[in-house]
Amino acid sequence: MKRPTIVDIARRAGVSKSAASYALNGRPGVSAQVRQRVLDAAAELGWERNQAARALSAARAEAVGLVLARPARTLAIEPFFMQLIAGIETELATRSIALVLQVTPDIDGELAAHRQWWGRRSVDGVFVVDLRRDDPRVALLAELGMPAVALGGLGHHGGLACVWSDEPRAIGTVVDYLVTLGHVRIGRVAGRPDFLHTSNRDAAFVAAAERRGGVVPSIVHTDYSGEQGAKATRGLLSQHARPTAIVFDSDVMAVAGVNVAAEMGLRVPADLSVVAWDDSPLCRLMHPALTAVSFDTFLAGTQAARRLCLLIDGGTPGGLELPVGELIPRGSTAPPQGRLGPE
Amino acid sequence: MKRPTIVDIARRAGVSKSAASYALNGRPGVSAQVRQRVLDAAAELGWERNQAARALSAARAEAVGLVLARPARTLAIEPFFMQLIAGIETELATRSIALVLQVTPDIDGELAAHRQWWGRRSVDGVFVVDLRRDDPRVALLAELGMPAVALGGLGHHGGLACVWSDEPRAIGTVVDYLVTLGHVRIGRVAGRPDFLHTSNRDAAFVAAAERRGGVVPSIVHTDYSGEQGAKATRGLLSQHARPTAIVFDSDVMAVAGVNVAAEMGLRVPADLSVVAWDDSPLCRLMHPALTAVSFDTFLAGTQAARRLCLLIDGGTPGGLELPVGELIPRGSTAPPQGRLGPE
DNA sequence: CTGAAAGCGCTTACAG
DNA sequence: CTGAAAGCGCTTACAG
Repeated sequence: MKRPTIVDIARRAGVSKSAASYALNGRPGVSAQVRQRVLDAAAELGWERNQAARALSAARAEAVGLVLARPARTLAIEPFFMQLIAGIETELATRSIALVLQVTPDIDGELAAHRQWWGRRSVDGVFVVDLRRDDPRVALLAELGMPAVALGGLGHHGGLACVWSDEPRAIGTVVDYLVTLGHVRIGRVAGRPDFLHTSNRDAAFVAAAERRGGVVPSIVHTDYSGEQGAKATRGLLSQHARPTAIVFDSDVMAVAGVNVAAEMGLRVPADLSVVAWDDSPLCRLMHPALTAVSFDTFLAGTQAARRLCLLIDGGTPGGLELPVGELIPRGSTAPPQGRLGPE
Repeated sequence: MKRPTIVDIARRAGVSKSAASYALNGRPGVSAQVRQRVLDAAAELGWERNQAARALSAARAEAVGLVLARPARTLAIEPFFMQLIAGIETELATRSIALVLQVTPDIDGELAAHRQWWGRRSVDGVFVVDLRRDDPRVALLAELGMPAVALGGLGHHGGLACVWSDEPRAIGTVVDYLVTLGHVRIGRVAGRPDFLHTSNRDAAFVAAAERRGGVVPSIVHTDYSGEQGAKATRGLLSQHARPTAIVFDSDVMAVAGVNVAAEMGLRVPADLSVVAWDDSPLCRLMHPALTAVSFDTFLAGTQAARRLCLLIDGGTPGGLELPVGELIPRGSTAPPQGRLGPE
C-alpha cells in the first residue's frame, strides 16, 4: 500500500492536482466547497505532505539551524542551551518548522556548518549565540545572505537581526545592591573573555564600580566549567585583601564557588556573599539558596524564533530588547562581617 | 548569480548529468578520469548537493529525529539530554546526517511527532528514550515501520533495536558497597515510576537488599526536579528510623538531598551517605564531592546513532550492551556514625 | 563505461 | 474559480 500523494487526493476529491495543492495550502483560488472536499479527502487518506517535494518546489527547507559551538563537556552542565532550545522549538512547532542541531567544538566547525547548510539548502535560516567582537559568523552569514538572528551581542551583530537584553544595567543593579550591603571588594568570576556578553559585562562591572567610587572590582575569566570556576574562586579568596562578595557568570560556577568557600572555612554569606547568573533551579536548591540574576532564556528562544521566521518570510524585524534580568535576593548575600569587612 | 546545479557541473566537466551524479555519489559506472574531472568541477563551482532534491529522488531525508518529551522545566537541569545529543550528533556529523529535535511536554506529543515526521518523510528514523512498560511508542513505530533505536528499556523495546546497560548490576554494586560500609537502612530517591529504567532500578534495589539480608530499603518517586528531590529526602530523613544512606536517581536531586541534610543539621557523610546517579561535573564540585555511578551518556549517543544509521541502511543490528555504570567513591559516603548507626 | 529520459511529489505562473 | 503543464534538482533503471 503506497502512501497517498496529492494526485490521489485530487482524484478522490474530483479536482485537479493544482486545485488540491491550493486547497491544502489554504491559498485563494478555490471555492470553499472544493477546499472542504479536498481537506476531507486528505484526512480520509491520511495524507501528509512530502517534505522533500515541498522543499524542492517551494525552495524552502522549512527548517532552521542551531549550532552548539562548545566542547561537549561544558555544553551539558549549562541549562542555558537546553532552555534556549526548548523556547525556540516551542515557537517553531506552531509553524511546523523543524529545528536542526549541530554540535561542534569551535567556531570553525560552526562556520563550516553554516556554509554547508546553506549550500544544501537544508535550512532557511540560523540562530547565532555567543557572539564575539568582529565575529566571523556575522561576515559569513552576510556573505551567504542567509537569514539569521543573533542572541545578545548588541552593537556587534552587524546586519543580523538581534535579540538582546540590557545586561550592563543588570550588572549595575547587582553592584549597587552589593555596595549598599556594605561590600567594597567585589569579585567577578566571568566566562570566556572572547564572548561579547562577557566583555560587555566586564566593562559594565568596572563602570558600575567606578560610578560608586571606592569599590575595588576584580575579574577572573574561565571557560564556564566548574573546575575553572572553583580555581578562579580559590584565587580570589587567597588574595591578601580578598573580596567579600563574588558575582559568578553561571549557576554551576556559583555552586563551585560556594563549595570552595566551605573548603576554605569561609561561611556564606557571613564571610562571602555569592551572586549567581543566570538563576536556575540549582540556585534554589542550595543551602543557603543563591541570590541570582534571572534571565528568561526560554522567552529569548521563542522571541528569536519568531524573528527568524519573520526574516525568512521576507520581513525586516528590527532588534528586540528583552526584559532586563531581575535580581532575586536570597540567602547567599548579606552585609560583610569579620575582620576583613568594609572600611 | 544562481547557485550551481549538477547540470552546470556536467557541462563544465564535459559529461552527462547522470555521469556527474554517479561520480558525485562515489558510485561505480564512471572512469577514474571522469570522476576526477567531475569532482574538480564541483569544487571549482562551489557546488553543494541540494538536499531537498536528493531527498525527493532518493526517498531519503538524510535526517533522524529525537523527541524530548519532558516538561521544559526538568529538561534543562539534567545534563543527560545534552550529553546524549552531543554523542548522537558527533556520530551523525561524520555521515552528514542531520539531527532534528522536537520538544513536547508528554508522550502524546511525541507520538504525534513521530507520525508527522514519518508521514512527511522528513526523517529516516528516530531515537526513543525513557521507555515505559507497554510503551505506546513501540507499537506506533512498529506500525509505521519507521527505523528506531531505543535507549535503555531492555525487555520492553519490542521489535526496536536497543542500546542498554546492565543497571541492575550497577545497583547491586552500590547496595553491596553501602552494606559493606555498615549501612542497614538505605533510601532511594528515584525518578518517575512510569519510566522503565526507574522500575528496573527499583526492583534491582529491593532484590539486592533482600540478597544481603537485614537491609531495609525504602523508595520514594519524584519527577526528577530538585524540588521533589528535596521533598523526598526530607520525608526519608524525617522517619523515626531514618536511612543512613540515600541513593539518588540524578545528580541534581543528590545535590538537593545534601542541602536538605545540611538544613536538618545532618552531616554528610557522618550522618548521611549520599550516592548520585549519573555522575556529572556537578558531583565533583560539591564539598564533599559526591560518590556517584558514572554512565557514559555521550558514548550511548554515538552507539545509538551508529545503530540507527545501520538500520536505515537496511541492516539488522542486534542489541548492544554498553559498559555497566562504574561506582566512583568520593567523600559523600562513609560508615554510618552516631546514635542512629547500624545494629 | 556513458547518455537520453523518466520520475520523485510537490508548487506555481499561465491560459481558459 | 479551475485545469493542463512546466519546473524544482536530483537519482536511477535502461538502452546503447
